[in-house]
Amino acid sequence: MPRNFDFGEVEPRVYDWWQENGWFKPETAAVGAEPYVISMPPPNVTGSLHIGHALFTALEDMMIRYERMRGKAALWLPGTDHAGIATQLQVEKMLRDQGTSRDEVGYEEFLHRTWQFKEEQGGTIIRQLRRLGASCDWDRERFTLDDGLSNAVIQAFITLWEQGLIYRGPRLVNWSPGLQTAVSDLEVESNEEEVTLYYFRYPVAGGEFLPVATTRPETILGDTAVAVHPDDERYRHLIGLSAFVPMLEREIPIIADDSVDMEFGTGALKVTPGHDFNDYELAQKHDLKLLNILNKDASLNAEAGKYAGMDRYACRERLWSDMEAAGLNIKTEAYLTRIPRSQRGGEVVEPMMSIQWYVRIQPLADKAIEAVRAGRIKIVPERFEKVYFHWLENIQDWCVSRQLWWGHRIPAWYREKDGDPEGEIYVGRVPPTGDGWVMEQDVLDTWFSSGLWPFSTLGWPEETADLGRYYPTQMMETGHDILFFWVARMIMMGLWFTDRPPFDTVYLHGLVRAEGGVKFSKTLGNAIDPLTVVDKLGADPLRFTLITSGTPGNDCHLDETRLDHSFRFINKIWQMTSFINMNLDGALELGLPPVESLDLPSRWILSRLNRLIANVQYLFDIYQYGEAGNQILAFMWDEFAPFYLEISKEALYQGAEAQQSAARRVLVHVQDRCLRLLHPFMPFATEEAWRYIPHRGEALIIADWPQADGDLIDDEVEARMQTFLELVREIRNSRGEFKVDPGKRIRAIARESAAAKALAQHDYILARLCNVESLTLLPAGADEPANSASIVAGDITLFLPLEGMLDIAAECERLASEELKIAEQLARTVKMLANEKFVERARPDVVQRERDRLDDLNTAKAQLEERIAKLCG
RNA sequence: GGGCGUUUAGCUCAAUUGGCAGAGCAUCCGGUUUACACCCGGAAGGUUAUAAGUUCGAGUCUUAUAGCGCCCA
Repeated sequence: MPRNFDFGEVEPRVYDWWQENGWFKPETAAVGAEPYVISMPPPNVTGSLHIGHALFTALEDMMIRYERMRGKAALWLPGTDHAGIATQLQVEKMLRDQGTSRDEVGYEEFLHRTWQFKEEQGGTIIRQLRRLGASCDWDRERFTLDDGLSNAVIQAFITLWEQGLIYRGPRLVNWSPGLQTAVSDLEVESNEEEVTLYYFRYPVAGGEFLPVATTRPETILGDTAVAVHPDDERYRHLIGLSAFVPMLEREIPIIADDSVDMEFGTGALKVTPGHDFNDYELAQKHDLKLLNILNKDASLNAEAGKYAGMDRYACRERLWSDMEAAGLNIKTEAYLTRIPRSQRGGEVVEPMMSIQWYVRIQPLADKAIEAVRAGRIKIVPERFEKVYFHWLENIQDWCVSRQLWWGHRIPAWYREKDGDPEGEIYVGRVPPTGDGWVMEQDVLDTWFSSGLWPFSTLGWPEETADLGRYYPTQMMETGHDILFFWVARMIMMGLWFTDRPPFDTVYLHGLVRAEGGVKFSKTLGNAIDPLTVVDKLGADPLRFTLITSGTPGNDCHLDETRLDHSFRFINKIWQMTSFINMNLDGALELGLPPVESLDLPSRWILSRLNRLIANVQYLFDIYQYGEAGNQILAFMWDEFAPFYLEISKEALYQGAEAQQSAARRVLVHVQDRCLRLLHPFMPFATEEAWRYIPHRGEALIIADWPQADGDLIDDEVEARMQTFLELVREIRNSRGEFKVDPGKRIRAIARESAAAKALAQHDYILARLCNVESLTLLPAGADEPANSASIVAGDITLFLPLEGMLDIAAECERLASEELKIAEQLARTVKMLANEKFVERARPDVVQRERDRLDDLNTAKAQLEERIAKLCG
């Protein structure tokens, strides 16, 4: 066995070995095994791995490996997303760098190049996921634009159309001038920004002026009314009169509406139905004219008169100065308001009229609400259900068309009718017969195809064997930031098209942030690149750290020192395995010897182990994976290694053959169970280590998940061992305080008692753990040894003859502080037990624990007092 | 404006139905003991944001306040 774990050598070798043996495939489970399926949230096909991908990979691979070990037919179905806008932007940038553009190369050539780009880049993220150890069934890998999934998208669209749930029409949409496409509400982020609020006078027929305020003066050119509150004394007399659009002199009505906020600005509202969502509604209510003043690139169009052709911001300045010259301006002031920006480009989005395709979403949303409400789908953590309901209950129709070239082209055709080139619309798989049909250019929102992901990847709409066996899936693990974008839409579409929830559990993780809660960003230079970590430390430490750094649903602040700690934990596991491995001797009988034949430390470690297994099982059941990982680490590093491994050396090096064999079997058993428990967290190191300890079965990845054996959990054994270990700690303390050379062996003398006799039978514990060479019993009534430090733990008193090393004054000081500590604990316990209500109402085991503690403390106190009396006068 | 989360050691985070507040890193002291210096042994560090309440008992449950973060309008 190599001296150190060489992850660089092991990881690729083990990964290939797993895959070659087909263990990533659900078919590896027994025939008829219960399926457990996770559809991977498909990363952008041309993207590359960031820390968020690493988190979902760590979590999902852990879930899959755990269920695989539990004998389920575990399928983790991988794939990638064509990510319409993001990919198109990348290719457009590439074209720009080559001195050309999308429009210049044309539609066909652009698609050709994008596919080429996808072929070149597409493998990157998949290779990166593999480096993390992802045990996906790569034979089932899918891509949202592959033939099968494209077929599913067309099927879904046509079905919705036939059901009357898709309509096309002119609506106000969020228009991204840079991308020149519509985007949905979800793709717009509004954050508070400081802008200018412009106050000016609206000329009114008859020579009066109506003061109005706006943050976007250029939209004045598109005003089709001015509104005031009907009860507003200031303006009531103007209602019904005409106003004139500044610089254009276009005549518009002054209307009354009680939705106008009298307190805001001047209390009068300019109404621009073509470029504002609120105004649009107001216009519909009052039957106002709607005017579009913008081109697709957000420059002003012919409606803007002399401002036509200007950029929106240039126009804003020019118009304002022209108005200034015309004496219409009042003032400007700084103002904090929310500015809608495109989630992609970051540019300001303009509400604009355009013809788009929509999904009438309410019927789908109703089903999605019901499924979660009825518990057919469970969301973890539960609090996200509220967010989910709130969004679905206030849902808007979904704008699904995008003016992009990269994506699923909407299966619709137009033909001229009555002079309208789009007078006739046909939706179907193939163009309708007859001449003159032109196919729709727009593509579908990428989320439309991802909404079908859990079933389209399994073959839907075909009734494939996979669809029958693996759908519905069990777990949807993803970030809470895409609850609406993706999760809700999958639920809606899954229920609608398959009549079943697409998964039964949604597990939402938080965002990974840098130290101090700052967002990772390239510009800040604080991004932790998962691949750099993998190169430096291996995949296992990254995985373990990500999983144990946070709790479900909450953001986790990744701390690099924890990565180092996880790395060292793996070394620790390796060294423990190495120790066990080098102490094996020929053929070892697997399994545990009868528990009655085992010594106290062995029974103790088995009790602790089984308690751990039970705890880990409980924690997995409630999705507390991080805590589970931490508990396994604590058991191995703080109990198994420093105590049991050390103690076992007695049996291994000094024991008779039967004792040696028993110790080996216990060591192998405990290590085996720990490796199994840890496998889902750190698959590489555990798999490789497992090879070096005796085991049954081909590989750890397909070994059985441990079950707790309640018969091995023994409170009495644990309590006795705990007292002994407390003595160990106290002896170590004393040695430190009296500066006893760590290598020096010392003697110990115990005052005779039942407990002391038991300790004497296990004197090797003290020998191994604190270098005590001999333990003798002091008969009742005999004098205490002179020049001794004394130690009290539970009902045992020990004397350590430290000839020449003991400083009586220092020892008395130590004893006094010990006494004080015990007195404090005693006071607390006495007080609790004196409280009748406590004794009456607290759980019996809690009361009993306090009573036991009281006994122990009283014994300890008496022994300490006696000791102080003798030594310190 | 509405909703949610969060506030615990210097820093990053735990604490499973309410039952003696714990880790890692950093700090200090001591160690090459034959699995491991990628290690071992020890120490110090806390009014669990604040204020009330429920309870025999509150980091945990309730209410209010404050800071921070996110989501929705």
